[in-house]
Amino acid sequence: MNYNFREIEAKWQRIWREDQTFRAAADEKRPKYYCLEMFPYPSGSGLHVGHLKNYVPTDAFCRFKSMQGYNVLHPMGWDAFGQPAENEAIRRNRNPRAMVPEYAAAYRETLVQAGCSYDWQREINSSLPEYYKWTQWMFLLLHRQGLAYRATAPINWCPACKTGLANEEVRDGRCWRCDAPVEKKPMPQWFFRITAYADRLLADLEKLDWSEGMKEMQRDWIGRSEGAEVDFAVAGSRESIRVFTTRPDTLFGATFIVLAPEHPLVPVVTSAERRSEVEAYVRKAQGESEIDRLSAERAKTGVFTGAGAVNPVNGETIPVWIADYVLMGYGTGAIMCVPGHDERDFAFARKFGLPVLQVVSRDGSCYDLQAAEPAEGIAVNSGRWSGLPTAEFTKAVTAWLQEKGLGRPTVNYRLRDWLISRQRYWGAPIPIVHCPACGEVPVPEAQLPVLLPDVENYHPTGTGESPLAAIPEFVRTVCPKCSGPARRETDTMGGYACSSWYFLRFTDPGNAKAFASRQALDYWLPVDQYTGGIEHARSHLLYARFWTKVLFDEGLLGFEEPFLNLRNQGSLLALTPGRRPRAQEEGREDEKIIDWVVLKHDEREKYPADQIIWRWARMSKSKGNVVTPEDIIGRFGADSLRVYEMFVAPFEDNVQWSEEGIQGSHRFVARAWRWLQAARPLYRQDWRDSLPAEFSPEAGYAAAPTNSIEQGAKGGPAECRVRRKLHQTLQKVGAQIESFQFNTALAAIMELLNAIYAYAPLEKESLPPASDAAIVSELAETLVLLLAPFAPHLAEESWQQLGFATTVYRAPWPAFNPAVAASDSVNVMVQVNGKIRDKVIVPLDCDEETVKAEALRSAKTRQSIEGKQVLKMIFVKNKMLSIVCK
RNA sequence: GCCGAGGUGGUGUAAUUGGUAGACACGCAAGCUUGAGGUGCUUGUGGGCAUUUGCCUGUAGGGGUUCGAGUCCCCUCCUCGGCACCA
Repeated sequence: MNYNFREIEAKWQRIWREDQTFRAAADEKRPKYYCLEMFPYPSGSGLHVGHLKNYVPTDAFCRFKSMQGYNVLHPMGWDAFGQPAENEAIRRNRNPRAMVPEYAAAYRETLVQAGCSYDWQREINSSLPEYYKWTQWMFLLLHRQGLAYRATAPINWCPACKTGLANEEVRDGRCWRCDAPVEKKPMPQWFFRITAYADRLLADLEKLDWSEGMKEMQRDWIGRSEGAEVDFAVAGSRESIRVFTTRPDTLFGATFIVLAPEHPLVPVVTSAERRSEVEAYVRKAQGESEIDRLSAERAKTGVFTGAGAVNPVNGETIPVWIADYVLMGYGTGAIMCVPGHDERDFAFARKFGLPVLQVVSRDGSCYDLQAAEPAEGIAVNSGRWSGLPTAEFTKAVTAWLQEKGLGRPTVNYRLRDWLISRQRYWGAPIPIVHCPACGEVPVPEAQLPVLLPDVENYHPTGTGESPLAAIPEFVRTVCPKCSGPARRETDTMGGYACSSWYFLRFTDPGNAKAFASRQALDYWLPVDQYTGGIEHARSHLLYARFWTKVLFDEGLLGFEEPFLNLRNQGSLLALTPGRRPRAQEEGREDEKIIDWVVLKHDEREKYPADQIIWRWARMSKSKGNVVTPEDIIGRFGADSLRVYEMFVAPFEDNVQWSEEGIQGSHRFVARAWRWLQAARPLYRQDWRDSLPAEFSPEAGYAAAPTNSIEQGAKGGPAECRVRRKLHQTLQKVGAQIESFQFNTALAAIMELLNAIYAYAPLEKESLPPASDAAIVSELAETLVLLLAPFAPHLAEESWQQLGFATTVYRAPWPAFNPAVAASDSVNVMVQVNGKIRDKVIVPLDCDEETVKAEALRSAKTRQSIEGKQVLKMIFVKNKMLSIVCK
């Protein structure tokens, strides 16, 4: 009777492991279902209850799919290469090579304890040679396709992590891992040409069943804009400045040109007398951090180059300036400025006394512009195009420019190429050899993997070189082409390279001949259900889509989008101690710390308690606010924790973690257990054959006399009511798990359990003697099946107790019987002039005349319409009778 | 500023196509049981008035459509997430 969850949970975790219950193997007889969670990177010392906010519901979903008859692939692995793991190793003064397996083991242990049904035979670790061999192989594939290239460019440099970062790894001008302000540093680096796929990455979003917010984030990041390139001849020179504009209709209003400080034409066009000032400005701009440079609402700065440029539409010469608000990386790095119709240009013109000209009008007339008017309208002051609406003008002038060879329509993307080089130790070495004679030579496939050497010092050097550069045995090699002496590339790949294809490897993790066999890929992929944090909206999800498309183009995959369906779990928030920032920390542009700083571990003890400010913050090891599952599991059991994590809020929502509610979930689980124990003596597996006829709809119970109006339609005998509730619950729960509404699915099961207790309450740990064995059997058996996705240990133990020899996850998810689930009577509301005054209980699908008659017989209804004239009645079957009167 | 998601009891939250607002839990209160380290059961619990039946009011605020609005439309306010000098 006692609910000994410790014993039960340990027992089933052992059986699942020994029997390999969740092992997935290709099986043509069953439809496959690939359900995947984003694999975690090992940082901090373990998984916390926040991680389980994703893993537990997704696990319930997998168990449900398995009961539905799907051949479920549910794998887990470790995103073990990259900065998070390496930073953690440095912090703990451990070698990542030794640390990562320990962390992985601890993570695995926690997931096992939480009762998650992974196929551990397929566990992968991206930092092992058998895995990163194929990461390197894919690099070479990209290289062969011209999609991996080396270039010297100003990159995002994190001075704290001492490495380059991709744009996607920079948040608010800060490093994604350590929050240090990012600098610009020109360096030779490896890039992946993701921009070549910008249009497809954008267009194929339409095919995906992702949240609108998620798709919008990707659209924003790709940032497509249509416009035109226009060439402005530099006065007195053969050079011309190419600008990109989305508003070629405002060409007549261009009163100056601005180049980005890094623009190659700057030194060329600058006049001798302006040179020193221009050079000083360029130097200053280079030294500025991304944060400074990108902070909005910042006063405009810039200098005049002394040059002039000729506007192709009217032949007028306008001055050429440089300013840091123009970015070299976007468009052509040069803009034509139309202060009349662009706010930034307006601010710049005001500051430097440049002319403002109106060329677009709301109504076709000219008026004084008090501010920039960026809206579309009717062209004015635009020569022969005056009077045209914006859209037409844009078309006409673009065509004219193209004809004259002065411009052309263009599409621009905000997306930049993906910087993959890291000057760090803990990553997959880039498989390239630099040969003085042959240049850049890819390592032949047969020589893969290029092993990451085991070293003493793996710390970043800070010189801009990878620690690998300091290992002569690694660097010195021979050229695969000419066999002459050569040196290896010493940069490693950023962690996102590993996570861009891991979902492929899970289908065939042991394959030594290919990243996965085509057969396995074709059978399992694409991923049917993907879950993970929204923080990967731009980075990982964009990269993985890009690699998939590359592999598809190469003919290696039969699909173009890896994750058809994506759901983002909400986070758990924990009450976190913080403090007001100190004087030297104030005034920073970063809003996140403007009035609150998380107290560091060592500060927490010393800080005066009355000055601590508590706030809800996302659980993370770095904030020191995590709750570990082991503790909760020890006190309440894994099944209770699972139920709580799913019941507390919708999957997608953030939740403020509190332990108050877990008691309620535990109460529910234990209550189910107690009833099932009491039901055992009555249980018989052949209950279907012995179900009393009067309790089944086939025997016509729906027409029983209790159903009539006269009887007040209590809904039939108790047996019928509890069966109805059971089958209604089945219908609800199935649909709700399918749509990831675990919280309401659990609420429905709780309702059912309440109904079961009302039908057969426990008396001294047993059921009432008069209980019908067949009904009790149906209730017990079905309850176990309903609970199986949520409380798996309890379900397996109960299933075994009922006499079943095989796992409950091979049992079919119970089908609901619509005839049993159907209500025999309904409440029909009686509304008088829009207010509910009464209700009548009538048989299901009762016709209008009967309901009317029934309603008018009721004293309450008659009282409400007394002395009034009934104008009309509106009848909605099974729902409402609305009486309008005066 | 732009884009996206939201705003419902003391709390977490629930309400197919507009049709009984607050299911299910937490908390709280009372009672019974148990026994006394988070036990179980029953009842009550949006607000106000009346307390036997009842009446009024209520889903951020304001307007609208409708027999009927948490749900649809318009405006305002607020919260969260993302983007932001992108030409």
